[in-house]
Formats: sequence, C-alpha cells, structure tokens
Amino acid sequence: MAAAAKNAPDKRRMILDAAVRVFARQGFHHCRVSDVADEAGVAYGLVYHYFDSKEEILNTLFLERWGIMLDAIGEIDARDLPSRDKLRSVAGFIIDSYRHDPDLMKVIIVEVTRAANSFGAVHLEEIRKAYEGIAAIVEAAREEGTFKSGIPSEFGAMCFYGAIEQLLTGWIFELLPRTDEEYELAKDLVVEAICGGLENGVTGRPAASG
Amino acid sequence: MAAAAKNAPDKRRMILDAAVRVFARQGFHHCRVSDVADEAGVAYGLVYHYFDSKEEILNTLFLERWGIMLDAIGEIDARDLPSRDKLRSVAGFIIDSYRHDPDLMKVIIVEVTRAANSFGAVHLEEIRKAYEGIAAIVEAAREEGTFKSGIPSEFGAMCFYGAIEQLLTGWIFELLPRTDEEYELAKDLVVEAICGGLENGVTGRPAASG
DNA sequence: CTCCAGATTGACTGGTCAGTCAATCGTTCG
DNA sequence: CGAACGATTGACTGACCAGTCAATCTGGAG
Repeated sequence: MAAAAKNAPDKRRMILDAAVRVFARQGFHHCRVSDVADEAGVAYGLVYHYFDSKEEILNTLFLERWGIMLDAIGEIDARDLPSRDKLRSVAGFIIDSYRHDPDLMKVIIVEVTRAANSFGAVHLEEIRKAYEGIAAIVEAAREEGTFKSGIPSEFGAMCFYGAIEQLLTGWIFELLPRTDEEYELAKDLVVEAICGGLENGVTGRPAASG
Repeated sequence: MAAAAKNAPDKRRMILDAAVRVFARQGFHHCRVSDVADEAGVAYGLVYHYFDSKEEILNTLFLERWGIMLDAIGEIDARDLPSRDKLRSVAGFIIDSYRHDPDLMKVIIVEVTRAANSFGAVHLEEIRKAYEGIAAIVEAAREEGTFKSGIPSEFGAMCFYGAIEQLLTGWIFELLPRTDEEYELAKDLVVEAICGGLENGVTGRPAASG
C-alpha cells in the first residue's frame, strides 16, 4: 500500500542499508543474519520475508550498484569527448562512488569482485561487462591513433581498471590517506599515470624500445 | 630423524600443498578441514598436530610465498638497472609466480590480499611492504628524472601493482587467455602500459593528427 | 465490528564443522 | 624385550548459525 510505504520507511531498504554497514564492518562471512537484523532494527525473521537468503542480500547490493556503474560507463562512452577525458570520467565516477558510499564499494570489491570462488563466479558476466565497457573506450582511441596499437584494448582496460581498484583498496585498507583532496587528485593522477605513463615523456624518446 | 623424513615425505608439507589445492578449488570459507586432510591423504587429526587452526594453514602459505616475493623485490631494486627494467623484473617475477603455481597465487590474492576484513587486516603490514618496495624503485626513477615528478611514487606503485594483480585476476577468473605466450607478452605489455602509458608518444608520430 | 492479507516477530530446529582427545602405531634406544 | 615418545588416527563434542514457522500485529475493506 502507498500509505504503508509512506509510514514505515521501506523496511526492505533499511535491511539492505544495514547489511552494507555490517558486511563492511565484519565481512560477509564473519557476520550473522541476526547482526544485519539488529543493525536494521528489525526482527530476525523479517530479513527472510524480503530475501531468500543471506547471499541474496549481497547479490542485490552488488547488482544494484554495478548496474549503475555499467550504465554510467556506457553513457560516458557515448559522449563526444577525447578518449582520455572519457577515461577520466570513468575514473571520476568510480572514485566518487567510493567517496559517496565507501562501505558499499568496500563490500562490492572485497566480497564480490575478488571473490573468485563464491560470488565472483556468479557475477563473472557482470564484471566482464565493466571491463568491456572500458575496453571499448580504449579501442576507439586505438583506432583513431591516439592510443598505442601495440597494447590490446582489453589489456589496457585491465590495467586501467586494476589501477583504480587498487586505489580503492588502498583507501579501504587505510594505506592511502582518505581526504577529499586525495580523492580529487587521484582522479587526475590515475589517468595521467595510465594514459600518459609514469615516465617523463619529454621528447623524441623511443616510445617502445625494441 | 633423517630416515623418517626420507621415508615419509614430510606430512606437514603435504598438508600445506593439499591446502593450496583445496583452498583454490573451493575457497577457504567453503571447504572443511577434513577436505584438506583427505586431499593430503592424511587423518583429520594430523592437521591439528602440525597447525593450531585452519587459519594458521592459510597464514603459513601466505607468509612463505609473500616473503619470497618481498626478497625478490628488494634484490631487484638493489641491481644496477634502469628503473623500467627493474619494474619489468618485478612484473616478471610476479607473473612467473602465478605461472609456476597458479593455485597458490589464487589463494593469496583471493583469500588474503583482498580480504580486508579477515586475513588482509592481519597481514596488512606485509602487504604494505610490497607496495613500499615497488615505490622505492619508482622513487629512484623520479629522483633521477626518468619518471614524472608529478606522480607520487606510492601512487605510481599502486597503479603498477594494481595492474599486475588485475591481470592475475583475469587469469584466475579465466577472463584472459592462459597460455605461456600470453604470460610472456603480459610482462612486457604491463611495463609498457604503466611506464610508457597507453597513449601514443606525442612527438613526431604520424597517425596522431588533430 | 469482522475479516483478510500482508508485515512483523522471535523461538526453535537441523545440519555443519572446527577443534579435542584418548587410543594406536612405529621407531629408536637401553 | 619393552619403555618412551613422537606421529598418526578418527570418533566425538560443543558451538554456532542459516533458515523455518506458527503466532501476532496492523490497517484497510466490507
């Protein structure tokens, strides 16, 4: 009912939001469903009214957020922008996602993206789509000649995405400073590092030795 | 006894090796200690004769291998080589580690390196040392002027390591082809991508018009 | 007021599994 | 031989927890 939905602020949503906090704090495997229920201020059984299992909660969280990211990547690719700026937008989107909801991104990266044995396997196809979206941007740049043809676009995409995910991991682990300035700076630096390279590209230097 | 060690091929080692296979196949959380014992062809209780807990097995595996990698990075840094070649050696070492024992690297990456909540937290200091080792190489290159001063060395190290780990992840997930040629090619490409950048050299290169 | 349906509750169950332990085996040495 | 000791065995236990379910609540409709 509309009224019901208005009065009781969507319990389903509250459970999802609570799950993000609990999963981020304790890890998916190290928390109980009752922890999620408690965090949401809801009875244990209600969790199972809205979700079939503990895993379904995680799947829902992942798919919700990942879908948004895939849409964003597709939309960015469709813009009329230089390739570097597209990649800058992608980096900006992902870093802003972390900035906006670090717990959620932590859960997605730690519990799904890298969990090759459990959830990673289930969502492999979704994860692959992200790589492909980035690879499409790189491929266009190769075809127009701004990016090196010697580096396959899927390979370049992996490097780019890997660098970003490593940054997020650094923030998650508190190995990198977590300030707004750092986040902003990182957006530019990661693009400069991957597109421009770490080396000083002064002039006339052989781009690829050998 | 020497004789005993000769006759019975070190059961402790057999348990560790079996654990690598089981953890890689089923994941640390999704396997039982009895799976490890069975895989090793050993009685359940013997596992607890050699290890205090299931976790200690994983810790042992991680520390063994990670220590070797840290030593390798330190040794490479000490060599008299151009920075790019040092990074190429580091990439080569890590990729060869995967090539030589993919199960072990899978376990380390999936169960430790990215597991911020459980083992990752425990081994944070060890993990940080790897970043620092790579950062030292980057920093030297910055000081001698071959690498951009605008990109902090820790940042560059994160990008470099992140790109490599993403490649391993691609192989682990079977998102990238797993052949000897790919492994060899990847060593060069990852260095070219991160040091040289994805973009075509800005100088007198033909194709890059407009 | 009654009835219904969906929301909500939390005690309970069934299965799983890490870790224990007492018993047995094999070897060495006196 | 037999004592001594570490290696090895595997049945057992105690705790934990995901998921179930019958009971209760709530609010709208008749």
